[in-house]
Amino acid sequence: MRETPVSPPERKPSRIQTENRQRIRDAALGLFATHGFRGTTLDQIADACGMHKPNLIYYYESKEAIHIDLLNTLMEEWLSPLGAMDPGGDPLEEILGYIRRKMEMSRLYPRESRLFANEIVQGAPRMLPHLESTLKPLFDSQCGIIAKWIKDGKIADMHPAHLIFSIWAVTQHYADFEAQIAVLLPGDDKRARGADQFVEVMFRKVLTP
Amino acid sequence: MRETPVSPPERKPSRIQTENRQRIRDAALGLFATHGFRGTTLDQIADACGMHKPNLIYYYESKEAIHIDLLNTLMEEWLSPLGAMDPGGDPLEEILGYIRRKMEMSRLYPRESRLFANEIVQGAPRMLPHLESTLKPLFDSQCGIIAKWIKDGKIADMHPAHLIFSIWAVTQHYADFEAQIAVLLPGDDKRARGADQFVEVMFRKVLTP
DNA sequence: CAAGTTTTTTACCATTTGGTAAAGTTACGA
DNA sequence: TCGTAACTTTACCAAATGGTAAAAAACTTG
Repeated sequence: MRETPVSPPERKPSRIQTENRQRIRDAALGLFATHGFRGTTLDQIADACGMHKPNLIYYYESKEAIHIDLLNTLMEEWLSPLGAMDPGGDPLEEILGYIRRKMEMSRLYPRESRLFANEIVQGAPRMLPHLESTLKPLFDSQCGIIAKWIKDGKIADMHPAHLIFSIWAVTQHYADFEAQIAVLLPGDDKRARGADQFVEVMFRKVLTP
Repeated sequence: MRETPVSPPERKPSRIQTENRQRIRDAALGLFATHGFRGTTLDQIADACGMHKPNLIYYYESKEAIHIDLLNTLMEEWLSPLGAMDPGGDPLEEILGYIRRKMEMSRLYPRESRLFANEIVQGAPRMLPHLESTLKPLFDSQCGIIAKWIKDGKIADMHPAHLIFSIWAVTQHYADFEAQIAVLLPGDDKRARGADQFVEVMFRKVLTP
């Protein structure tokens, strides 16, 4: 007899616990990203990380708990580049730097991008509060920075929020719609390079006053 | 006793058949778009269109058949604006016209956009062949038109495929990520107008030689 | 190395879900 | 208006799935 090692007055997790939770998250990330929450079964996750189903429930109290943990972890890493835009830096370079980092993330962490996409497309059932409380303030603050750059005539005049939307749209598209892009642009050698270059030139034109 | 009215040597569908299939598709579209294929149950669809579960199976041989029918219907309508770009027209206006039509579709048919997004994010399990056979040739042909416009110096030099990707990304983002946008830009009165204007200006800059 | 604790495994279970059987009801053409 | 074909409803079912119980195994620590 034992209790799940989750719950309030926690002792610090053991090595095994840390390791196995990580294995579970890693397996679940790929599956949730590809098949969605409902489309993924506990058995699939168990298979993918070489554990048995009840073992998952030993580490996470439910399938939903795994999903929520992934979304929370994701949120921070995913947004950190946005916060890294420095109001004191060179406007054009700050924004282009942000765009480059987003392109890189799209390439390095497509699973994360798709997990996020799945969640939002489906109306953000588990993330709406988090969007309100975490993303919104950061978003508003960075829009403010951009607005100031515009007022100072450093970049072209435009609606800062829509600028950010368009950056998200274009950069994440390469991860989220990869299946389609792979069909339409089969030679995958220079695909990333071509994308990077296109996006760079595109936003340079958009931003230049 | 009877057979499902689907199957090869079909007679033309009755009025009731046409009507009820439409009701089913309409209900299923919203549900599949929001919850994904696996996340939607036949009971939900039945509820949503005021029918009983076995009645759905009378009109469609399986849940998957409904999904496939939706995707097929969608594919045509969804791509028709791309094909409407006229090689004889004014390059800038043809492309901007395409973009306007895509923005309008994002606003009028967000369910369709999300259904498509769900399918592609999940690796296009039921649509890959269709992408190859239908989308690819059209895409290549329209890329060719754009390439010619570029060679003739009518629009700025860029990779036509990536241009189209960026158009898809930006326009569909407004439908697919609506949940997020609603949080970040709460005043929904002028949202559509602001988006249209931003996108128009953005691509005008990108395209102008 | 013994005792206790953590982790894993096996055997289940209740519910949900896609789908079927077949009887009942309605629409419709002759 | 009557008979037949089209359609709807009720009652099911087997498989899949999220999760539990509890014994077995492995690990830790005094």
